[in-house]
Amino acid sequence: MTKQVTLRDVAREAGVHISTASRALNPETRSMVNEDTVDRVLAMADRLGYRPHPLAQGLRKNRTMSVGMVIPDIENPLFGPLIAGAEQVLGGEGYSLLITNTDINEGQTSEVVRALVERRVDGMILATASRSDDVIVDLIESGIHMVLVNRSTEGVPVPAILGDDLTGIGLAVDHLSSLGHERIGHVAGPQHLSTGLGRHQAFLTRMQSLGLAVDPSAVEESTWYQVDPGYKAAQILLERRPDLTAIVAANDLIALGCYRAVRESGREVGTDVSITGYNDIPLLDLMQPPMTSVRVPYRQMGVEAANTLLPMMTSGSSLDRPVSIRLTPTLSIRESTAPPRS
Amino acid sequence: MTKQVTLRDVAREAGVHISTASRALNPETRSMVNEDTVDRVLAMADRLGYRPHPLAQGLRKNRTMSVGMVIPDIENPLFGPLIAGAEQVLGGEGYSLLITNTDINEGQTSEVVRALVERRVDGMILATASRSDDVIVDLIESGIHMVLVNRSTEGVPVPAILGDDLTGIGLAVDHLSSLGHERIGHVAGPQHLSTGLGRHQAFLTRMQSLGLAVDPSAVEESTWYQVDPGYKAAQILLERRPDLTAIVAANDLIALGCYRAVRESGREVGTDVSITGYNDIPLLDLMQPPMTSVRVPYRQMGVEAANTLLPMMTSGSSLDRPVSIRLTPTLSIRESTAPPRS
DNA sequence: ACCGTGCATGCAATCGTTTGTAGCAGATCG
DNA sequence: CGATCTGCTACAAACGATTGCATGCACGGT
Repeated sequence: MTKQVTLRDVAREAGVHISTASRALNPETRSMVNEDTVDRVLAMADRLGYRPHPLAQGLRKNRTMSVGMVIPDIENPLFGPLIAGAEQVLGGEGYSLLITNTDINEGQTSEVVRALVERRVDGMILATASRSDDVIVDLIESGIHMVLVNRSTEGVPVPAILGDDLTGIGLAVDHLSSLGHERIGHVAGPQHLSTGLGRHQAFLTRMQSLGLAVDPSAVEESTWYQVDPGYKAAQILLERRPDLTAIVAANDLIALGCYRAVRESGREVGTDVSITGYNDIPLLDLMQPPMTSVRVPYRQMGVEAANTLLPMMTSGSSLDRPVSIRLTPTLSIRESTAPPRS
Repeated sequence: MTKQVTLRDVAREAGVHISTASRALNPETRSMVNEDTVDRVLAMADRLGYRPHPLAQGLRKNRTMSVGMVIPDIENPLFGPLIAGAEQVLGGEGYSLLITNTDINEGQTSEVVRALVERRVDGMILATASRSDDVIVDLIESGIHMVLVNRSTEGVPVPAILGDDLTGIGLAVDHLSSLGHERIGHVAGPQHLSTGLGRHQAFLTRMQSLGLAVDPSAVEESTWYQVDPGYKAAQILLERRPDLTAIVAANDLIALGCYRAVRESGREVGTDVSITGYNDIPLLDLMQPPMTSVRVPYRQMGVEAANTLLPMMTSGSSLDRPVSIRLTPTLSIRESTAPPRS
């Protein structure tokens, strides 16, 4: 461990006072210092390989240059691009990302968040928001700068970067409708999450505007965004409504559960029953049949979240009404959707 | 932003000197302080909701309680469990994980690592090691505590937590052999990575010990651990050796590339040509056909990495010859492997 | 009465920066 | 020529904690 080069060392070697060295090094205050002196200090700092100590800096300036990111389930492939996008932007601005995973355990969120607050992160990106979320309310009171991604909470003044589920589900329903489907069902996500509810409502809305039947019996809720719960919900749905020719699933994993349920009912995905997923996670093109899915630009979502958070952390104001962004999804059409067998 | 409660406040309210409060709060030094005083301080700290300022603490104790983790490609599902495992253990000990992603760009690694070093992380977990890796050599000189995961570097005294590729590939080859396959090929991973080389050698070794032919023509290297490069390598391999009845792929994505190449050659995966993957990433059981793959306990790998790193960071010694751990894989048998069509 | 002993606490330096203020030149002006 | 200004630099006080050392006190033994 080579000895640390401190500002003191630079100042001593350059023959100036430590405070002068500090000002010379900082572009903001550099103008207060004589040019020659600046050059001397800069040269010496470079020669010694001086790096400011982030802890000392943070202590003095009351900023840690780190932001916390809370992920509900890091094993879900959806979050990779989200993290990568945020990290790219924040890293470029000198921030580090503290990533924490709550392992789906929603109760754990408050502990994890508290740990981040104690670390004095300058801001937070939350991907764990539920529609009514105490943790977020607490966080608002504590005045921490934060941005929600992917999911939102109702009635709180916090910016959120979301996918446009209305459009996304619309794309899926329109696609199925244009293929000739009329009896379309929906396996919904958890209704306590904004995505679950939003996609559900979007489904109803779009069906209605197309003049298609929207009997409540055509919708079943999956308890979680995973394959097994999706499978169980699809089983129930298919038993109740064997006449359905297509299913819009609230996410890809649920859709994969639907695949299984359809097969078990003795039918084929695509030819007998069309299925659409949501998120377009990797490898869907390699499933059998390749899955039609709504593609959400998650990497961009991470980027936008970071770009929204940055000015909040530096200007500190953030009071000018929070701006929420909805990213437009597209449809990746593959072979899990086809005209209904007439 | 409610005003910060500092040690000063606690001390003042408890009617003791700040240093006494400090000692009372710290279990290590608590014995120096009168029991009654300890109680008073603790009660007051609790009442005020005092939390030590990590930056101040870190500055003084020269520790940041943070660990850097460098991931080559965070979108690869393999790293989710790895991160989750490490975070679980480190978080429990009060450390935060700073995760950075090099986006496969190997050149970016040194910048990313330098950023972590400047942040004064207490230790690092590297998942980006190549067989000959300058970054790691530099890091050793700087005396940073670190652990390699998944991949290793040759001839450096750094602990590494790896999968046992010899056993893993052995399981795959044995399985194929026991099904009756004799003409088995290998689509290798990049040979500049320890995993690529290791699995390649393991393949040759196991084939030989089973008395099976190991002509170099039965091996083709994929330039990277992804579907497309795997597909291209498999194409070449199958064209050169159309007689192969089975392929051992160096990882799952490469194996999926093999799926495609096999199909394009007009044959069926499983029935005509058996394929094994490596890592057993999620959703493989839903591929068509479901893929036989070697399962590596990545979550445990993250846990072990953290457990190895922790004592290094606290005792600081770490000179007692680095211990490397190899985790034993298992085989998930599915339908991409079957007896050869005779 | 004196001194050593030991416990509990206070004092002050320190970690590496940043930043408000004071000081000290030389230049400018009335 | 003295007063004011300007441009640069140095001083010192923070930020919030930890920790070696000194101090104060009560107590027991002689």
